[in-house]
Amino acid sequence: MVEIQQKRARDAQATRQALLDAAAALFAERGFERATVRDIAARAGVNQALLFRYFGSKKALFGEVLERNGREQLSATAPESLLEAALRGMLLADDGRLGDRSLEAFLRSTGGSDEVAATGRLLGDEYARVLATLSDRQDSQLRADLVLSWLLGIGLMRVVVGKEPLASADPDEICELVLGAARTLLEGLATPVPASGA
Amino acid sequence: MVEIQQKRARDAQATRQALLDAAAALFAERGFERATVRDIAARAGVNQALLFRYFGSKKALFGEVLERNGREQLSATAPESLLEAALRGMLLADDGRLGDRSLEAFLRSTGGSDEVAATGRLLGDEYARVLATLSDRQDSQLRADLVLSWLLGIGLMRVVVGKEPLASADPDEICELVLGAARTLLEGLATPVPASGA
DNA sequence: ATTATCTATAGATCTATAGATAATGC
DNA sequence: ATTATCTATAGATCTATAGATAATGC
Repeated sequence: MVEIQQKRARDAQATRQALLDAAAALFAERGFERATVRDIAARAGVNQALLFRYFGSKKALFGEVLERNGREQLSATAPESLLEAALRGMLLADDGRLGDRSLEAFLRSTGGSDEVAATGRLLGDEYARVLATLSDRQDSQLRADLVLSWLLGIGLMRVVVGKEPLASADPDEICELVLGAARTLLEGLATPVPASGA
Repeated sequence: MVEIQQKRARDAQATRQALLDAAAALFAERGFERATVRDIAARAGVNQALLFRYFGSKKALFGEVLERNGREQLSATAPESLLEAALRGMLLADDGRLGDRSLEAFLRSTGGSDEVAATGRLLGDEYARVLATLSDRQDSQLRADLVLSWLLGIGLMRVVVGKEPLASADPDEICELVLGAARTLLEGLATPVPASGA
């Protein structure tokens, strides 16, 4: 990551940023628990005590990482494109993709404390709110939650678990299957009132 | 938990079973990392050292729990009913449901070590294999993976994260939306070759 | 005598803090 | 003089093991 470690100038702002970047990468790679503060500081090239000086605690740092990265993707993407953008971002997470890895960080951290789960819930709320605008059904929020669940489930199976054949499947093929079904679900054509009793 | 703690007889088999039961419950409630061996042994009403005597390590115990519970549901359910059974089991996980909590345990443990993820992959493979038999499309395995992903994503959002409105939604309503779309996806009617370009 | 169970503790982490050090700003 | 950075360590876990104790089987 940091190739030529210049003797860093005394710059609190830059140190803070370096910690945020290192934390974003490590949380995505290992999740909250397994990314230790020492590893994060080492990758940022700063002393471990500075993490606490600038962020107070590891949990607070996690919160800032998720908030920053999540909002970035959300504000940079039109609602109609969000699902495909988030899905494709997730499907390419293995590669050296530098984009939004906040969903990945979230997925790898779900086992953590309630506080960590709460942070993730905030991120999920923002995604779901945008997705819900794509549906004009009465239960649009529930449908949006279900679509978001699918997105995260796919990320979990493909990126975290490495389930085959999903993990090696062509992103385009996955997108075709998922986006079609998700759009149908949001637009409300998916429930043809099945004749076979409930 | 343990109301009337009978002075347990010296019974290796019963002790082993008590540890398995306690571990299944605690792994589902807290995930692999946060369920400590001391807590598991305490809930089982046995000494913590016995866990290592009978299972060797915490990871091995986790593996046995997932394998035992997962196979139970799989062998007790007809393929056509598996998706609905697993989904309903997940949707009722909050309540005092005593059924299969292995998926929940898995969801709360994904942040853990690679070894834990590998154990989960085995469980996922078995579910997906059954689901794939419901589709006769050429890419049935991929479609099965996507359906399984959805199932786990819904569990993640509802049970682990507590995302609203999904967390409080009526199981029947969720089943109607999900099972319809999932069946369509498996049976291959979901990709009407959308006219609007890829 | 065998073996299930328990006591005590080694050994390895990890987060967080108190206080020393050293680089910049006035 | 201020403040960014570093050293050293407190304090809290947690898994796992070695060896003692005590209940059953012959």
